[in-house]
Parts: sequence; structure tokens; C-alpha cells
Amino acid sequence: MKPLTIGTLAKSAGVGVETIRYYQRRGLLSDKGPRRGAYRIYESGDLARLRFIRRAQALGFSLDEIGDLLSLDETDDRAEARALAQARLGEVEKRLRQLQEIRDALKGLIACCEHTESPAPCPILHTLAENDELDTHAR
Amino acid sequence: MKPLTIGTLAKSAGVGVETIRYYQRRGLLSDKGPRRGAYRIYESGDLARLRFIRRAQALGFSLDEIGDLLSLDETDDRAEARALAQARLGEVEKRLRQLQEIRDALKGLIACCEHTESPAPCPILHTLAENDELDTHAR
DNA sequence: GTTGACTCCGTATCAGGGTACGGAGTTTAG
DNA sequence: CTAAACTCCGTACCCTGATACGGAGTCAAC
Repeated sequence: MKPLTIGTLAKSAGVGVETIRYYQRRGLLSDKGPRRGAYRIYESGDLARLRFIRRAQALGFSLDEIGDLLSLDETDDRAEARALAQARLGEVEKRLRQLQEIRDALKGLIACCEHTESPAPCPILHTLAENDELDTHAR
Repeated sequence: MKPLTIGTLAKSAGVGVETIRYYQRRGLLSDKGPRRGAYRIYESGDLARLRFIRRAQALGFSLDEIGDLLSLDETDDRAEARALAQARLGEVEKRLRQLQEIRDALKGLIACCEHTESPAPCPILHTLAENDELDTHAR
């Protein structure tokens, strides 16, 4: 049977070869391991780890946080994992609130723009150019 | 009265001097203009433009989009401005939906983790390490 | 035993939105 | 007049998550 080389692993995980190397440089994936000749041979654990990374990314964790999660996984540290998930949740909720404000502001501007007639200045541009305090804080 | 130099302008607009230079390099702000001796003198229009930029940023527009908005502002092109705002709104709403999914997934994991006892694997880590299809698509 | 595909490794580059640094010139307050 | 503070300008660097490139080595098939 074929040894699991970097290219095959990349394909199974749905990432690029360069990405795997990158994760190795970042310490998310071991870069030591058995070799056949000059070529590193990977195992199914590496694939699982890659999938772990992709799932955590989908939940919005940064690669640094994922590094932490991976070591928690090794020790099965539930409290710490929950704390990380909580922290992430907090940030997600904060960002959600910001985005909701942004959405409402945009909707308001668009609606307003549709109801005004041409001699008046465009509300969208006008609002952006205004001098009062609209300042939702910058992102 | 004091001439409006870059430092003063930066302070009034709440940005750094380097940021103003950066915007000039990006073409968002003119870098030609009256000088007193070697020093560029700014005018209130520049401050207004900076505020415009900050407001648009707060709504999530990129600097490139803001460049477009600024030229629309000069011609007062309502239709185009509305189109840009619509496009932005679409992206904001899409991101909102993604973040809601992420939030729900995180909440579920955290709640689940609180209700299981220690011999079982931590649901958070376990879910991330699972082999089934959880894949919300990556951000 | 050669050709084509793959791997290794280091380094560079991308996007986006700035920030930092350094040396020289200028301005302004005291 | 002098010293501090500011400005100019060019260039380099930060962060994040990758992606690209190039030359050399290696492996597998025919």
C-alpha cells in the first residue's frame, strides 16, 4: 500500500501542500516523524489533526487558539477548553452586535435614499459627510 | 491663527500622522495643496474627508470602496452610492448569518460540556476531533 | 534508465490597514 | 539664538493565514 506522503495527506484533508508545511512551521503539526528515504511519511493522526484544525477554524478560532485547543485535546482539559470556547463565544457575540448595528445603519441609509428626491443630497453620502456624532466605533 | 498642519489635523480627526500620509499614498486624500514653507497646510475639507472615511469604515467599507464613495460624493451619484451600500449590506448580512451559526455551535458545545461527566471525553474537544461532517464552511 | 511527478527546504509574496524608524530640514517658543 | 517639537520623505516592518517560486533531490512507471 501507498505511504501517506504530504501530497496525499493534503488532498485527503482538502488543503494545499504548502498549508501543511505552514502548519508544521507554526507548530500545529509535527514536522518530525518517520521517513521513507528523504520523504516524510504521515499517519492517520495527522489527518485527524488537520480536520480538527479545519473544524476549529470554521468556528472562528485563530491558529494560535487552535494550537491551545490541540494541546488541551492531548490532556483532555475540559475546564480550559470550555474557557476558550466561552472566550470565543464572547467575541463572536460582540462582533454580532457590531454587525447588527452596521446592518441597521446601512438599511436605514438605503431606505432613506429611496424616499428622497434628487435635488436633496444623497442621504448615504450626506450622512457619511456629516459633521455630527454618528461614530459607531471603528472596527 | 494657526495653520492646520498634519499633526493638528491628525489630532482633530483622531488618527495618526502616518495614517494621513498613508491615505495620501492611497489617493483617498490629496497630497498636493498649499504649503507654508516646506510644510503642507490642510483645510477643513481634509478634516471632513477624514471623518467621511472613518464613518464609512465604521460601516465596514474597505478603503478601496471608500475611495469609490468619495468620488461618488463629488458627483453626488445616488444610484451608484445606493448600489455600493446594497452590496455592503449583502456582505454584512451574509457574515451575520455565518456568525450566528458559529455562535449557536459554540453555545451548543459549551452547554453540552457542562452537562457531561468527567470520564466521557470533553464534548468540545471531542467534536472538533470527530470524523463526521460538521463542516460549516471555513471563513 | 530516463522521464515525469512528487518532495524538500528556504525564501518571497499576497491582501488590508496601517505603524515605525531614521535622518534631515523647518518652525516656533522662550 | 538655541533647543524642542514638528514635518518631510522614503523605506521597512507588523499581523494573519496562507500561497508561490525555484532549484535540487527522489521516487515510480514504463
